[in-house]
Amino acid sequence: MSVSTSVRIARIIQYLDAKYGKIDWWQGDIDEVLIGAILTQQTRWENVERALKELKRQGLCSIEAISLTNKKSVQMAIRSNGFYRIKTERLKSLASFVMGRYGGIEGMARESTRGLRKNLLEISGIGEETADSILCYGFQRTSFVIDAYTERICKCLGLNEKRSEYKKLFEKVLPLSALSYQLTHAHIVEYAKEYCGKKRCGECSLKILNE
DNA sequence: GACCAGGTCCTTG
DNA sequence: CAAGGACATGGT
Repeated sequence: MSVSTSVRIARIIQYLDAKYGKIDWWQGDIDEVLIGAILTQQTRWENVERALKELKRQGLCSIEAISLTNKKSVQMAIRSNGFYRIKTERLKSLASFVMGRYGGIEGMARESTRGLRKNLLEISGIGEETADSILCYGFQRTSFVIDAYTERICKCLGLNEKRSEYKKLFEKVLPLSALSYQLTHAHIVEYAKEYCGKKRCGECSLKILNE
């Protein structure tokens, strides 16, 4: 006899919070978070940092600068990130959206969470995870980020839902605060990187939370 | 050299 | 809807 899905989710959250607590994760100004949200797609964080560093060095680490700079320059700056051509397209799309629709990030920050999410998802190259990362880590909104790691960990626990369902479950269980959403997602990533690699799934100690 | 990484889009069945 | 390929560099 196993417990309900919500209770399992709550136990994961509690277990990880006890293990990691208030870790520093994805700090940085809002421009950096928006740019990083695209750079981190299917890419190791070390590669993201390389590209961010180079963008900063060239004074290109802002939405406004990206919108004003030619593609070739952006491509060269983020080359070490990987997927540099398609990600340049995505960065340019995001930047022209922010500048064109809101006149900049400050204007964007006045938009409702619903409106922002809907608009972000209409930008080519921005899917659910990237949109939620921008909302949660960039704009401090309560939109929980579900990524491949979250899915993997939940699967380890015998859950088998779609990402949209996990999002609802975590949002139901967590307190309504951007900080707790940020921390929990960060905890999941840290845990999964350490214990739930593709070859190690199945040894997950979180299984004890199923009883 | 093989395999993988904090996704998303496009094409097929 | 589910599955598979493309996009690319850098670390193990």
